[in-house]
Amino acid sequence: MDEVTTVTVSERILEAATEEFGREGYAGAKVDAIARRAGVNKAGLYYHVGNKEQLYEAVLRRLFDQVAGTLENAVAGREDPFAALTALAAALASLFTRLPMLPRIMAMEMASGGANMPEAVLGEFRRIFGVTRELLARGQADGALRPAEPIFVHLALVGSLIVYSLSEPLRQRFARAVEDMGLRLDLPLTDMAIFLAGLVGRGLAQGPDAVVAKEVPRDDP
Amino acid sequence: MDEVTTVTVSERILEAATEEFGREGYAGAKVDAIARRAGVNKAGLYYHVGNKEQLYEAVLRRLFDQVAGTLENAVAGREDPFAALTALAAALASLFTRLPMLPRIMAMEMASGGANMPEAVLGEFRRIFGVTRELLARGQADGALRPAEPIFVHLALVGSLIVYSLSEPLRQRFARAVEDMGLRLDLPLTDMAIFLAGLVGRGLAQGPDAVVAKEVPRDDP
Amino acid sequence: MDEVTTVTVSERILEAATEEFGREGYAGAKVDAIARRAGVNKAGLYYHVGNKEQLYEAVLRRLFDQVAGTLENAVAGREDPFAALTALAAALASLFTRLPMLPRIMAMEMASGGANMPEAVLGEFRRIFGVTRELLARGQADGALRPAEPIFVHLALVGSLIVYSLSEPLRQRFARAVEDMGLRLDLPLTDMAIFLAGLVGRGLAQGPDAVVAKEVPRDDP
Amino acid sequence: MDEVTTVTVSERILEAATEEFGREGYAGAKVDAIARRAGVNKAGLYYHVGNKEQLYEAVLRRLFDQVAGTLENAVAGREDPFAALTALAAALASLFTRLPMLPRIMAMEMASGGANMPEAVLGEFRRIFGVTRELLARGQADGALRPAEPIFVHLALVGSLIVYSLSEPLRQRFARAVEDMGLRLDLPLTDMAIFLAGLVGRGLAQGPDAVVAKEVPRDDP
DNA sequence: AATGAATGAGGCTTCATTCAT
DNA sequence: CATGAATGAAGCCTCATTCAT
Repeated sequence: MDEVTTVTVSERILEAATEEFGREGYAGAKVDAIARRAGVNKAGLYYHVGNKEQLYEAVLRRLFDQVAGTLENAVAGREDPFAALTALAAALASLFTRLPMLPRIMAMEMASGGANMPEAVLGEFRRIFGVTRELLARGQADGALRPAEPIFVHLALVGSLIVYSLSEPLRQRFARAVEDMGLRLDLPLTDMAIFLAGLVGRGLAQGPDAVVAKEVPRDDP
Repeated sequence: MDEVTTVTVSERILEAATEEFGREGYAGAKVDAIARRAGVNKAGLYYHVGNKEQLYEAVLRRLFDQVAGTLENAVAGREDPFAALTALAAALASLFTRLPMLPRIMAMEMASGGANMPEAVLGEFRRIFGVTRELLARGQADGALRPAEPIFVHLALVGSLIVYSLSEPLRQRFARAVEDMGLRLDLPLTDMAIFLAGLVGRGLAQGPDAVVAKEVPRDDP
Repeated sequence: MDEVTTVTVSERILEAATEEFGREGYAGAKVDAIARRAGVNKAGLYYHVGNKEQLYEAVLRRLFDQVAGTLENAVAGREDPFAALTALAAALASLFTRLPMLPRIMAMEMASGGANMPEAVLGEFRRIFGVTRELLARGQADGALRPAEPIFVHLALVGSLIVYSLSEPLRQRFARAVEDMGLRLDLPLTDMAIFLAGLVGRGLAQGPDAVVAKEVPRDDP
Repeated sequence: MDEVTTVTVSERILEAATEEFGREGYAGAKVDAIARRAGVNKAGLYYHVGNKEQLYEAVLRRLFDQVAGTLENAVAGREDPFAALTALAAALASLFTRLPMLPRIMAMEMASGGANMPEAVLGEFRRIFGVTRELLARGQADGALRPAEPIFVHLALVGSLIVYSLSEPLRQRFARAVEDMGLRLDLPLTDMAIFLAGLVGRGLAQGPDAVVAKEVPRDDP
């Protein structure tokens, strides 16, 4: 019965830290607040997980481990690349909804150039990116999909969903500011996921080329 | 060489602040560092621009004003919606390249739920989003494009490009970690822009539906 | 010698703060100086008492609580209103001597219009003023005293003693500057208290009216 | 016509400084605020009156010069000591009403032990105190008044009126807090002056001693 | 004389981290 | 393991004063 409590302390701290780092960013997060949120004494926090940086690393590891597992699960066994794409997008949407701090932390981590990203997490990236890469490889082998850079496809999905998910508060404020324009800005994340899967699916499907611009226009210097 | 010095002090401060806020985030940015970077005494910074919050507001305003102007310019006069889409994506890529702090600040601003986003900047959003909205409306009126939620299209473009742009350092680190897999992770942002424009263009073009998944798969609970 | 150390840290801080606020006023007092005087690290001061404003509030509360208790004690059980008046004046004199910062803080607090006076201290005022009020009420019920506004009597005593007490350094300087006039300017506060009690006592005693001016002269506009 | 403006600048600055020093105290007063209030550039203020300390000295000199003149005027030609006392008290009340910053500055100056009081002002004190001293001397020579320490009488009047005048905001707050007790706390300063003149007059009038306490009670140690 | 723009010094407050118990 | 109490290092901001024009 003591093991439960012992395990729980570190778990509680990680949970609290995820919340605080997600809400305030690395620099803005306060160790005090994490300790309070976790119901732990500040010195106890150091005893259990070490300093702020180590704590952040642990948060990242835990988070990306969950992501990798979830995405691998989502596409597992789906032969049809279009179904797999949709499953992948939906799984991301579901993750971002269940773990609202995840997209925030991902965004901030990228904004900082991965300054605080520990080497250990790169392994999780390999698993995560692998899902998209294999999906595309299989589709191309099938002849169902045309060739495309996996990293483009991956980040188109992930980036769009991160930003759509994070922009919610701003979209709400913006909607109030432009009520006159009759816009729908509050559509659920899942709808965005379906839209994206459709976009990518149609965009990558083999078949006669749709009309696309041939030259890249130059913008003002 | 004196022309350089004629840049107004406030301009120099804003420039330095953009750099510092972009690099460190709002919480992590230090007023001291901004002052030093701008070659101004700390008190002088307050004399010219006010406190940290006002400084951040000014940075955002300046930035988003540039964005709105650039995007409006980019699509101006392009009748063909596909050409306009490509121009829009390319203009975004060009902006993110010329102003590397822009995507960072956008990402962090969204990650924080727009906590520091001043009301005044919402007006610039209207202009920015307006570009995509009108592009789509015109294309649909033409019969060239099928209906789609403008906010989805807009954030698919913007979100993908922000994240692709920001992920560069991480992609580099990741590439070194997975050299064995023979991946191209360092393709330029412009290529991503072209890819996205094509994806969206084909995805929204009128014509026989490509094969897409019909049901949304449920992921593990 | 260890007993001295057993004084609680908060006590030491309050003591030091009383000294510093009394000597320099609220605006002039420096948190650094208080911490140094209390032998505490500056951050420790915040840990124990909070910020400058809360510190000042605590000082006021502690001070006025002492005042109320002392004055209530001083008149307790004195039936004769004249004896009670004298006891009240003497108790005030004694307080101002024992706590030299008390009259200074009272004066500055009033000079600032009570800007920093917390609501919580008003309750102590009620007790303090109550002493004078009940003393007068009893005397009037006895027929020993003529009617008079309690607030006038109260502030005549308190105001005179505050100002006499505070003016000491100035009276000393002034005395040196006018040695030729043969003045006694250095009489002890207690004598002033006795004088005032006599003045008020004779002034309020029932009996044939002394000669007093009938009309209030008008001064130059 | 230029002289008028020149004179006025220094005058305006002194006026503004009196207001600011009275409202905020020496330490709390800001040179910026004085300059703004006077409609002068900050550097101009230094050009005209020197630094903060010199400015404060000038304010004190101007103020106490007015006080001395007014009080001398008020008692001039009044033979009857009781009438003179009343005139003195009324003149003080009038001064404190016309120059609300005067009692504030006096109180803060005394609270600081005259730390900022320039030697030059002591001469004004001699004139001011002289009014009370001569009034009493004449009354005692007449046989109308019994002997009394002039400094006691002087500070009883001045101290009571300063404190009554300054306590107004606190009395108002206090009155709201104790509405149930049916107290009059808002009586005008002039009434206090008349009350005090009567108190001192009856207290010092020759005649059979009223009943007063014989022994000074000791308060708790 | 007047003014916009510095600037050094210092004040208030917070925070990550450690220590003694 | 747990906790209250330090503590040094910074960070934000203000202010009196001066200088160049």
